[in-house]
Amino acid sequence: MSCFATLKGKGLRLTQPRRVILDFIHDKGDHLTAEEIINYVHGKFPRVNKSTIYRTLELLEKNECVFKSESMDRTIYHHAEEGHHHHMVCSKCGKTIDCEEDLFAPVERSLGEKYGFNVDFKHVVMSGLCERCKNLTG
Amino acid sequence: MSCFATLKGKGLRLTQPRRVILDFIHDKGDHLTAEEIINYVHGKFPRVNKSTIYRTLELLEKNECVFKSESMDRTIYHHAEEGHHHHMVCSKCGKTIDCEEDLFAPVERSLGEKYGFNVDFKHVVMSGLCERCKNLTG
DNA sequence: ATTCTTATTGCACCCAGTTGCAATAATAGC
DNA sequence: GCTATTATTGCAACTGGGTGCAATAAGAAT
Ligand SMILES: [Mn+2]
Ligand SMILES: [Mn+2]
Ligand SMILES: [Zn+2]
Ligand SMILES: [Zn+2]
Repeated sequence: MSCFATLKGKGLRLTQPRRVILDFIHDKGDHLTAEEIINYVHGKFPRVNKSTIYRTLELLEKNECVFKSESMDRTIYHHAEEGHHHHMVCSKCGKTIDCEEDLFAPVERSLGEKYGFNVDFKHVVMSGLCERCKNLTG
Repeated sequence: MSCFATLKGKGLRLTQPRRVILDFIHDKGDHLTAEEIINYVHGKFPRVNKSTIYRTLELLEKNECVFKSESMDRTIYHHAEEGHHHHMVCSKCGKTIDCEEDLFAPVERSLGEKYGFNVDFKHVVMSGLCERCKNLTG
């Protein structure tokens, strides 16, 4: 993981909260919510303030060490090693499925052509029904 | 506007806050933020609590009298008469452009085919650069 | 190891939006 | 028009997330 080096290289300090949070997101190698991150950090270092955690996540995102995906009802954090992709979250069972980055290319193209509008879809979180839940519900 | 009749028909009461809010959204015939709605209502009836306003908006949405479009950084309310559509908001100048409902049909189709996932895109708010701002920025 | 500089943190407070509950007001029946 | 019923409201307290500022600690220099 080159994140520590990235931060150092920009003159940013390697503080305890930053180490803990970055290690956690890296080792988990999966989707994490802010709540899960806060609980984990507080489990180890109860005195770390939530504002520090949010500021750290923001800084890690700005420096592309983690990616942040937000929708109306959930925000997901990822280690950058896992690359760019979108998410489908099942509104019944909560299951999350990743999908490829260029999914929205046709939409981007048609908005550009029709309206001259330049949208970049990054880390989109979509909600809907997964195959299992769709069949169960009828 | 049949909204009052819709509510009555479901045994819901036509209270003063509901009348005021619904009239405002209907007459404006445009995008409104929660903040604008709260300010308007408070201008006329300062004693109406914000929780009442949010509960009213939720109720109007549930009964399909108004549509709600939410993205990470803004929530827009619409009278239902204006129909279903999506929005592009320019992140530089703030301009909002409406676009047709079936824009995401290709995405819906490919997610269904590849993953069996059933996403319904409704009232999506996308941010990006409008034509003018794109050209100015270079 | 101590000192210095200043990036980072904790704290206290703010904000939009939500919730439980007791007070109030809309409506149905008289 | 009055009364009773109960849907709706105001209030107060809470939530997740964010901010300004004084206190602290990381790291550079000695
Ligand atoms: Mn993912
Ligand atoms: Mn619109
Ligand atoms: Zn499911
Ligand atoms: Zn613009």
